[in-house]
Amino acid sequence: MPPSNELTSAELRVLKALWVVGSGSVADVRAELERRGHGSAYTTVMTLLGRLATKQAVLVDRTREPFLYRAAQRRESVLRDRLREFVRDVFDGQAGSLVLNLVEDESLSRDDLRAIERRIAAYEISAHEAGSPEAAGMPAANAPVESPARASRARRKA
Amino acid sequence: MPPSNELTSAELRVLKALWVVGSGSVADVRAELERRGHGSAYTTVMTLLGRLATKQAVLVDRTREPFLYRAAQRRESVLRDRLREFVRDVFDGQAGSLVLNLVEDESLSRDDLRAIERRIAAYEISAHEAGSPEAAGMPAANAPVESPARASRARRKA
DNA sequence: GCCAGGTTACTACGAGCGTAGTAATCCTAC
DNA sequence: GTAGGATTACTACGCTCGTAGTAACCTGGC
Repeated sequence: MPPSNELTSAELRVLKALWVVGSGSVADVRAELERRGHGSAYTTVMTLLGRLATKQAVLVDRTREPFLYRAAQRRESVLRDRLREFVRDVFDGQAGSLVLNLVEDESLSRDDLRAIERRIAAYEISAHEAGSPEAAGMPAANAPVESPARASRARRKA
Repeated sequence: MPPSNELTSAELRVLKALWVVGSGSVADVRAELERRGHGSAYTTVMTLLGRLATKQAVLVDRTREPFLYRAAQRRESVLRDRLREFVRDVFDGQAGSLVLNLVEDESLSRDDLRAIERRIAAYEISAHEAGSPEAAGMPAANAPVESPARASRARRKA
């Protein structure tokens, strides 16, 4: 399993700090963690970074000293994987049910709701043009949000 | 912390089976687990049920033998807690970003999208008027449980 | 030259997890 | 009434996690 390793919550915290830092030493990451209220001992951060490296979630540049760490994947990609996993494990793949939960739970701001509406509208239009629900190879590749959207991955319609 | 204990994935699997079973013995739960491709040894299931009991996630009726287990909380409630935790830990509380991810990832079927639209509309209306924080009835548009529930099996006696 | 401080490598350790075996007990069918 | 299967209680064990200590190692400043 190349990059398929699962991250623990402590590891994810470190990785998040690393995304902010971009590329940095243990001390850099540690400082960022501290900034966000998750200070740990220097060695703890290093252990976590080391474990992340074995899991191929971060890359280490050992040519310089102090070593430079940086995330192996983009934040969006990792979060999406976690999300998929969560939907599968907890919601039995029923992503719709998950979203409904969020709406009911008022976890979504009015802006969130409006953004979602827009996104759904955009998706439905693109699907409309494709006609039959089958054979539509074209993924809703329009309306960029905050992420580069690069969406053309395997389709898995429920 | 009364029911605030976190459930591991193995525990959640067992709990899910128990929700389907409703109320049943170790053997019942085990049978349901097997049905959904997650067979384990009898004692493993019992250990998990025991741990769930200590975590107050399931209740045990010891007046009968075999003991009868049943979930202490409704499925919706537990899933919602997990979801909250996930949104906080992984998406830094940005539920909207999470949903956008799902839409982009095409995890949502057309029916899902329509149900979400309806739900958003309903929410916005209700939020506009009196604003009763409680949602209406109707647990979820798409029933996540695929098996016919009612499990009263395995009782080759009595 | 050499010492201090930052850096890395190795090791540790208690808690929880996932999985399950064994021992004792109890009920039921012969 | 007794053997056998079901059921429960107790125990185990290797693994990962979270957190960190210690020892060795460089490197720059004096």
